[in-house]
Amino acid sequence: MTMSTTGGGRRRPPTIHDVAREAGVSRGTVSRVLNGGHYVSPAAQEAVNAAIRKTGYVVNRHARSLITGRSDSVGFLLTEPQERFFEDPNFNVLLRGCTSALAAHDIPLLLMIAGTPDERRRITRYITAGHVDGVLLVSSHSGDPVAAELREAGVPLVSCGKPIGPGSSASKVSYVAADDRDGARDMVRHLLSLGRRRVATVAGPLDLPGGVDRLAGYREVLAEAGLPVDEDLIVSGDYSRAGGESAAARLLDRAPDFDAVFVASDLMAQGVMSALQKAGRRVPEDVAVGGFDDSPAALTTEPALTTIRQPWDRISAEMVRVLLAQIGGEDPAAVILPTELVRRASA
Amino acid sequence: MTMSTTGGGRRRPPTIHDVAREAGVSRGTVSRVLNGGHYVSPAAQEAVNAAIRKTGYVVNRHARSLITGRSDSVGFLLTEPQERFFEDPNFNVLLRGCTSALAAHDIPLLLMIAGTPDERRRITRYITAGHVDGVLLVSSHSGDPVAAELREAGVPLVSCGKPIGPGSSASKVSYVAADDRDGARDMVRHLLSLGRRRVATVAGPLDLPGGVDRLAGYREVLAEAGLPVDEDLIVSGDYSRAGGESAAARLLDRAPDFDAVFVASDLMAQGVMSALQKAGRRVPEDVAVGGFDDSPAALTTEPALTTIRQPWDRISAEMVRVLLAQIGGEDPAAVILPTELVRRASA
DNA sequence: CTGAAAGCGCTTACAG
DNA sequence: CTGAAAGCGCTTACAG
Repeated sequence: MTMSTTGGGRRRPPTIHDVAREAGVSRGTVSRVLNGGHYVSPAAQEAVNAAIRKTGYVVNRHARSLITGRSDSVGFLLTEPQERFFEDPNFNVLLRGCTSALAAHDIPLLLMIAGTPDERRRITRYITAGHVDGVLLVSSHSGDPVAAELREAGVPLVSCGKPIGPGSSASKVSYVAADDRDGARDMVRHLLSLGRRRVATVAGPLDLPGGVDRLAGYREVLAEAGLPVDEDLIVSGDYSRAGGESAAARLLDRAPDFDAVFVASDLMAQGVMSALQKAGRRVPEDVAVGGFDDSPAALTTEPALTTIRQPWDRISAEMVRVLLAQIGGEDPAAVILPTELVRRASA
Repeated sequence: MTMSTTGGGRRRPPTIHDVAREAGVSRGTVSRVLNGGHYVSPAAQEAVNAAIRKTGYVVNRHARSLITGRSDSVGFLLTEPQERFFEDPNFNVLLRGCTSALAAHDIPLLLMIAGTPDERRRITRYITAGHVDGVLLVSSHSGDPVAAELREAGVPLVSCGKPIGPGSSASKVSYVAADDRDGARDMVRHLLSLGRRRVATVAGPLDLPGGVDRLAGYREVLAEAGLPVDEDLIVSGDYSRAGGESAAARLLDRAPDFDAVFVASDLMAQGVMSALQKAGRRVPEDVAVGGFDDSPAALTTEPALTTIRQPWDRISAEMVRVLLAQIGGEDPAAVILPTELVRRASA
């Protein structure tokens, strides 16, 4: 029976002292039970647990943190200038995945959004002041100053996606990423298997690993198939729907005869399909379209989008695992996870 | 000049004691400066501020919280059984808005997701244990048990959207909501102004205020226009895209001659348009479609969706304002914000 | 206006 | 295995 507050008032919550008295032991013993039960006799153990149940005791984390110097919470940091991430459904999945992976450890997630330089300053200060034990970083920018500062301050950090910026020379950084290059290869092979021979691509931003690696995969498969790489078939966009739309326009202009296109994100693929359809091209009859992400957006296109699934569940789970390990003293680690081709109607 | 850590190690951060010594005052005086500077001479004030700058001091919140009993953080609680909210772009906007409104007060937001009964239990305990000073609640369920428990425990709470469940009898609850009924009226009037006379509606879930009120607005305008309300023209869905699709199918079946439809959410409107188009109906020529939300989804439909904008920025800002006021001791408050018709191509 | 002192609730060596 | 004690970094009456 927990000691619930009756009515609307808040009663002073029980402390370790109340538990100790109830159990007939010292506060030190209660604390030992709370922290793993080492060096505690079974009898004391038992008495304390009973007292905890009876009093409804729950540890005051502020007091604990004050002494341990740890916050027992983790930050989820977004360093995006725009609402890019809020436009991108992948973000949701990732956030949800991290939240529940942490919940399994009873660790709350602090969401931090550092969009402006001002916010970045405040949040960096906040983090380095020790308010979180580590940071899950979601940032698309190669030369993210926040990441560098945190790393330098020794804050445990794991980023989503391979960081590519320079300067990361000596300092090893943890990250978890999908196998972008391999996913791209799968998609382009699939398009070729459909009999398409003029396969275009809308790459992502080329200062991002996803942009670079997915394009590399595209080139590789064309080469392996003995097909020439026509640079007119290669454009790039900013991962947004609008970016996809204008990329498609450029493609239509430069190489109107393409019969398939591998688009480096589902959101851009949405834009591409819309542009193609406006231009009178049928998908997939005239142009097969393949995306990347398997985000919810892939189901809202007409026809539904064939795409490469990024294993977001595993990505978030691994990010949390690696971060907690690092907080526990382990060295940084990089994890690459496989992707999967999801066939739907667009290709 | 802040005392940044050099290399990768973490130096023991300066405490109030270091500042006091540096400034040549007592720790009490430093604390007073930190907490508003009341009863502090200008000279001392000055010395302390200089010492803070010099040492790079930043308050240890754990210590402060231990004594004040406040956490100086706020929870953003989602009690959704499914990933409903993650499918719904409105959620993003709301979350972002609340985060930045709180950031202006230097208050971190703790994101809490209570999807399962198990999670709900843990999180309720977590909150009532005082880890956050108040809660921004985003829950669609009328009889949400979490909300009831928190209210009973006296936790400051403001929900997004008008709560409708029973039992809230005596206890006044804070909430911030858009004017659903008025928004619905605007949309239906707009559809009528287009010359449409067989106006259908896809309402939201009828155990939610948005479901009920938007439907009420629809009925009202029909009545005011002297048009009969044909119950065959009224169906309802669960706010999801799939729900919209099947609702449209029902409508097509029951009243194939409708020439306009007011859909209670953009996501459902997406589904409705897709179903209509599959059935060979042109939008807006054959059927004018109006949504509700003005979510990002409204821009991804083809043609773009005419909809009712919910003022999410203001909603989140008001939620934060009301919550902080309540934490500060003020009484609960309800805030209703106006909506706006956004004309695009679908109606 | 200011300092000395008590105390918030916990953990952790330190002696037994 | 266990208790007494010190101390984490702060705030807040309490006397001046």
